[in-house]
Amino acid sequence: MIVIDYKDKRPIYEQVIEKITNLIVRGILEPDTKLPSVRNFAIELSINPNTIQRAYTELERQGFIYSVKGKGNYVSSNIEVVNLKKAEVKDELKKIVEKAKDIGLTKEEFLDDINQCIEEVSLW
Amino acid sequence: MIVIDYKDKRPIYEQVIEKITNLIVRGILEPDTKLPSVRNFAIELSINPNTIQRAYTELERQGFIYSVKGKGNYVSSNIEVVNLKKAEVKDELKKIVEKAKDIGLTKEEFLDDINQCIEEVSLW
Amino acid sequence: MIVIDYKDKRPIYEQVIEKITNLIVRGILEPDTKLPSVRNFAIELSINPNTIQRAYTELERQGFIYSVKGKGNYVSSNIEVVNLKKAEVKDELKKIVEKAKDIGLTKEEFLDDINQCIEEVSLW
Amino acid sequence: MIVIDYKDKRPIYEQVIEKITNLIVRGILEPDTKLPSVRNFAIELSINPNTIQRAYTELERQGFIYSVKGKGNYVSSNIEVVNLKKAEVKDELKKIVEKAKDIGLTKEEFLDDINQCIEEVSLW
DNA sequence: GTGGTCTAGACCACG
DNA sequence: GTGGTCTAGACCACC
Repeated sequence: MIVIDYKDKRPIYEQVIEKITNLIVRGILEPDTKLPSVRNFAIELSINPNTIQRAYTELERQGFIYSVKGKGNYVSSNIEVVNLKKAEVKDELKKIVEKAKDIGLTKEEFLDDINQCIEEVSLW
Repeated sequence: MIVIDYKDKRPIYEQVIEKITNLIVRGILEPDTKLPSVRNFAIELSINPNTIQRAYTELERQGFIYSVKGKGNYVSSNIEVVNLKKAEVKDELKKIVEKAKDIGLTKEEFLDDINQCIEEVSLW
Repeated sequence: MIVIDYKDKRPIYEQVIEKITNLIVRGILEPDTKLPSVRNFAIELSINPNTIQRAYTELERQGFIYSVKGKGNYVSSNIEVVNLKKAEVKDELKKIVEKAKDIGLTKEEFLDDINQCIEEVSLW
Repeated sequence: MIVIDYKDKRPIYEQVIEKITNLIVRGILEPDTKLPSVRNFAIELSINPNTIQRAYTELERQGFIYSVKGKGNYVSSNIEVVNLKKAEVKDELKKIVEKAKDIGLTKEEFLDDINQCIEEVSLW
């Protein structure tokens, strides 16, 4: 289902979160699909169950999945979640734009910063 | 020196903070300039001295001003403070760019969002 | 049957969902009533059929309607659905009450907030 | 500093979060105060360092504290944080009020639910 | 069986 | 020394 990159310097649980998020927002994992159980997924990826648990907990907190005790973890209906997240991004963006203005950055400097950030992000 | 906008829904002390920050980072208030005393400033703006005190306390915590007991509040030498703030903005920007990528926004959509935010910000 | 408010800043499909939900929980649309077909409803409201489809899909996921392939969409027998939703509301309410307590809000402040919210909600 | 109640059925890390949050919002822990180190605090409470770590991580996510690698965890300037949280509560409240209206709850039923929730919350 | 919590002990990067 | 991550193994509640 997913592959861990041990050359990646980020923590494993972050990689797991990112990859599952991707599968969900791209619609590859459809709403109400059951995710692998904490234990099985850990065995499959040869990592500790706690690491998967951590990833699942965070994904639930973000609203991408929901968990049912004694049953498993499931993909949320993502129409709302993705829209919510998009609104969130825009909201945060607005705040940062205001802050940038406040501390005296010019529009040009700000756009330079953004372009630099975009370049640093891999695979976009 | 500054004007309070009572139509603004934010608390007054936040407005005071924002406006003084602006004056400082734009260099209008030069380092070591004495700010109005809490009492006088409050009278001038027709607000409660506690509100000014709160703003000054926060500005000191953020490093924009420093206070000398028995004398008053003074503008910090702001070069390093501003650089710190710029780094902060860039850091937050990087996080948001990653988030935007993760939830499936395309570069174009993201840049659209940014342009929209910039347009919404008055006087930049 | 329903009217779209183009001054409303929310997406159209959300408005459609809200309004149909209302008609169902108020009993105006009785169980097993057939809803307008996606195509006709779209024409009636002068919007894109995809928008209606999206609303119907979400309403089905929430349990308010069910679809029969080749026939159409029908109102669910709603007693259990509504009870489920009521339990959901109470659950969320409990969480927010705890949060309010945790951040140091007094009972009085909290109840003030609630009354303010209720007043802001139109037509209740 | 704080005491764990083993009769409490909630997880330990939640108790720690709640108690520290309380100390912060009540102003007993002032901004920039250093919290006990993960290890020392764990020894003091006779629990596992991971449990403290979890509490600190969550408190940082919520904005109540900030951590500096290699140095320690510190209380955030809480003026903004608490105001932010209060706004959050009100925002969530508004959403839930709308939802309650949508599913056909009357004002009276809703207020009953709230009073019930408030009663269930201990020590408020 | 499942998720969720907790303990014990280890390693890393940072300062 | 500090926080942060990860592993191993255990126990509980729920279904």
